[in-house]
Amino acid sequence: MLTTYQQFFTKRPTKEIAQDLLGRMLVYDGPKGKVGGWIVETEAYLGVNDTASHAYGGRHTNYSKSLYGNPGDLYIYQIRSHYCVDIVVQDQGEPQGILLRAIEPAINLPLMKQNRSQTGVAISNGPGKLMMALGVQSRAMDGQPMEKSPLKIELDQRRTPKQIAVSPRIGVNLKQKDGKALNRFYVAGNPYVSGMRKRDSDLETHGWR
DNA sequence: GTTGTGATGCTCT
DNA sequence: GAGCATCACAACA
Repeated sequence: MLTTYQQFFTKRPTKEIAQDLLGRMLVYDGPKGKVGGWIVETEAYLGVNDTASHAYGGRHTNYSKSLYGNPGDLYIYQIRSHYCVDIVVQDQGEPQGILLRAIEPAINLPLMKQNRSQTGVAISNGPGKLMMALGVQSRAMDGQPMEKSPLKIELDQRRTPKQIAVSPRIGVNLKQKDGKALNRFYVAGNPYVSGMRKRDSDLETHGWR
C-alpha cells in the first residue's frame, strides 16, 4: 500500500515526474540546522534499458540496490569523492530514478555558504555541490523513504518555472546508445542551473513565473 | 567569461 | 585495475 506521498513518484512517466519536481522545495533538517532550496535541475534515468543508468541491463549490486526500492526512496551514491542524490521512482523492482542536479538556495543561506566555502551560484549549481551545501557527506540515508527522512522534498511548497528547458544529460558516456537522450530538465534562465552561462541567466526573475 | 586538466574515493570485474 | 550520473582551479581570451 503506497502513501499519497509515494504515489507522486509512480504511475506516470519518469520524465514527466522529473519535470514536475522543478520548483519544489528540497529540505534537509540536519544537525547544524534546517537548510533547503528550490529544485532547478533534474535528470531522468530510465532503468534497465537506459545505457546511462546504474541499473542498465538489470545490474543489481549491493551498491545500487536502493534503486530497486519503493517510489520516493532516496538513492545516495558517491562518485569521485562527491555525494549525489536520486529519488527512486516507479514501483518497487522497477529501477528508475531522478537525479537532483541543482537547487536555488532558499533556507539558511549562511549555513550553506559555510558548508561550501564558496559564494554565489557555485554554492549549489551541481549535484555534488548541492549535497555539500546541505551538509550531507555520507550514504547514511541511502535507501530511506524520503517521507520519514530528514532529507526530503516538500511537495506542497513550489514555484512555477516560466519555461522548462531540455538537453542531453551531463557527464554520461556520449558514445553509448542513450548518451544524447534528452533526459535533462531545468528551469530556463535560472542562474543556479549547472553550467548556466551568465548571459543566458535571467537575473530579474531567475526563470520563475 | 570560457576552456582544459588533474585530483579524487570507492565499487565491481 | 578500470571506470565512473564530479569539482576546482589555472590558463587563456
